Amino acid sequence: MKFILSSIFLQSFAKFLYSIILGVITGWKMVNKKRNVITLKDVAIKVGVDKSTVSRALNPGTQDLLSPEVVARIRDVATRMGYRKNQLARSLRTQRTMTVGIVLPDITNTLFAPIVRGAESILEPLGYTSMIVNTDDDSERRNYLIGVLLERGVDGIIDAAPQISTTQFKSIEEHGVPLVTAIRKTDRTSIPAVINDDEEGIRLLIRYLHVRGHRKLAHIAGPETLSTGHLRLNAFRQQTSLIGLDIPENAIAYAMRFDEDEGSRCALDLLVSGLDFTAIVCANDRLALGAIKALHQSGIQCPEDISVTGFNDLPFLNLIPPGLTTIRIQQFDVGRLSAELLTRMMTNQEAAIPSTSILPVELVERGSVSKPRTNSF
Amino acid sequence: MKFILSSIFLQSFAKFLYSIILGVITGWKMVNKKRNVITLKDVAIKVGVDKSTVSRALNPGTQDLLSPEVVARIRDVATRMGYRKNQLARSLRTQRTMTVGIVLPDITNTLFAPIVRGAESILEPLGYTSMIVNTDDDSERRNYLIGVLLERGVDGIIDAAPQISTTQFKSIEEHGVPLVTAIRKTDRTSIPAVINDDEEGIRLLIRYLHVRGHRKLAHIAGPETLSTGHLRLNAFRQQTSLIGLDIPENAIAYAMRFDEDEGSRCALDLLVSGLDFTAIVCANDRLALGAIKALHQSGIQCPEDISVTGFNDLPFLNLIPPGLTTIRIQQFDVGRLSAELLTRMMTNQEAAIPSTSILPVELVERGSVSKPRTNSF
DNA sequence: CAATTTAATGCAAACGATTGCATAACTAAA
DNA sequence: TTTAGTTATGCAATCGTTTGCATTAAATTG
Repeated sequence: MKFILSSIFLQSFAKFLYSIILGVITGWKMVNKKRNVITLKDVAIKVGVDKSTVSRALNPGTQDLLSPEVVARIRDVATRMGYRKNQLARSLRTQRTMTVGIVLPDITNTLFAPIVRGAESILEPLGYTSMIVNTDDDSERRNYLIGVLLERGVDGIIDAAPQISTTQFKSIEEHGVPLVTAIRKTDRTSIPAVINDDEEGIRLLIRYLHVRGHRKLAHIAGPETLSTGHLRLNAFRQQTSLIGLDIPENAIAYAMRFDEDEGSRCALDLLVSGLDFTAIVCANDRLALGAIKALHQSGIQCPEDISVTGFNDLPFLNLIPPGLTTIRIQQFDVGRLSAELLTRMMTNQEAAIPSTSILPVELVERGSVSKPRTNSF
Repeated sequence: MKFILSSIFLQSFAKFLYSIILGVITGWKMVNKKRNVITLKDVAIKVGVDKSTVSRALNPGTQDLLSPEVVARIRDVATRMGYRKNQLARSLRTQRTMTVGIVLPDITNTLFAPIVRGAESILEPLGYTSMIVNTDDDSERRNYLIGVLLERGVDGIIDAAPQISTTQFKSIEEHGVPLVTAIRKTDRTSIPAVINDDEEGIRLLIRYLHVRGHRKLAHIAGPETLSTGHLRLNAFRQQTSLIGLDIPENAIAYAMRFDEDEGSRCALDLLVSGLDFTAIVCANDRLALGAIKALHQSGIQCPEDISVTGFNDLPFLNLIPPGLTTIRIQQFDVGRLSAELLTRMMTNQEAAIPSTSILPVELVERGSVSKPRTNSF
């Protein structure tokens, strides 16, 4: 399937080395050897006023303390000199960095990028800048990175990578930094969480399968340490029992990670268990993709032989056959709402914040579900 | 295709509102009303030394100025008190923020996330933190965001969103901040660029098509303002003429953006132009996906009727039929190398840096290319 | 043992902004 | 004309570090 023109590869690699070694060497001459940045003082001297006056002139909140002419003159000179405020110095003095930390498990996962965008849609207009860090779902890395954020004095943190049970929030609380979790939640109700309606999503899927005649369901569960894995599994158990389906324990396979390989492994586990089932409800899309792949490789067709459902509705999913029937979540809105709550917390310590905000989900019907075969294989 | 259980949607939306309005209200009580952070001074008083001594004890570079016992005692007390350095104050004094700015056109585009990861693989171990901003390929936003980065005193910038011809680097130069462009380059040789071998990629594709009998090629070109669009178009022209193919002007369609919609639009343009062609070389994968979709909708099959190629090898592409034949680039390595060059520039002003570093590419063969029909339709 | 070097620490001045308070000039009221 | 009240600006402290220099005590040398 994958084909590499290796000689050409080598050739171009040599070219690469060549470009590194002999490439046009430029010193990237600094325009100013010694950083030549303009400070308030420079502007003040030029204008002939005190730097405090310049500061006041440049800050919208204080400029009306000054006479309009002075403000105008200062602003003029400042822009002419190319003055830029030093946000560091300002932050040190004001004790606000106008920075929020965003903690992700993995920036390359298409699920999380829109959360960032959603958050920034709120934060940027307010003058906040975000610092994004990747935990790789490793709690040691997580601790380290949260330390980094705290040292840099972030005004708040949006955490899209928390584990359910966690002692990792102590340092954040000590610093008194507002915190919101996004997409996932923790077992602490004192930490506001913005999540999707995992329960409702699973309910929709199970009902959808049930209506089409499926009675024997299996589940590939996500990591128990993540609320998404945990809640969806619980919902699966609850909803199936609610409509009177019997789910034996070995109809549930537990993935260690939310990825394709684990999806494949779990699907195979279900197959070899000898269990009889007509559909697999997967805790997310990537598990589902892996499962479908494993089924195919075992000579089982989806949806003809077994139906499969996902969760999240990743981009491009509609282009991948058979077209995964899944739950669409509102990643952007999760980010947006998280940021809204966070800004309220940052600006008003007394603000009343919902401990959990649940965003609605919708079912997306594609080709990975059909009626079950009358006699299962 | 897309099916929404709307009543259930409404129901869950109501639930959402409910959770917002009536959700368990928690004040997210701050543990410390007034931020209660420990400073050097606090530690110094506790230990009974000067704060400068504490500073020296805590900094690896200066701790050997002190007697080992004092260092040990200070470190002990500091950790016991939960001291965390204030990176802001430190940066203000040292004139280094240990922060680099990463400028992306769009964080949600899967092409760019790995660049960030690659860069961080170098930067993080060195103690740098990155600030990621999205320009949306809008040069006004770009200017604004670069201003933000400069105000925050980044030590260097990796720019993965430059346009070819640009006057936008003046402010960066004025501040004397090192800059590297990644994945794209500019027309200034004084700005080091790390790019993929666009030319070689197009050469590989054209050769590949030519060997399989294609003689009538069309091209969907990317935006001329981006080096990737520009270089690939040039390479297309050059390579086709090199092997003696005649390419009429209307065999080239110009996309305004690198997205699916523009791919579709351009493909339709090519179709209605009445031109005779057997394959479309697209400037990137997203254009190719759009093109294939448009062909299908026009009743033309890929690859049976027309072959299509892409560029970049986005993730999951292998799962999308017919399987796009494309060029694999090394996004992670682009990020990594950019960061390596940047750190050299940040630490050693005199370092010799290649003005352009070109990373090798490889052809990935999938199903979107076949032999041309003997009589084109 | 006096003289000189070395080692360990403290003092105080930065870094570049913001901001409470003091002061000067000016206006308005008495 | 004096007094009180504004208005516009300057002065100086502060945020939490780092770091050049001064100082003291200890160690080394002749």
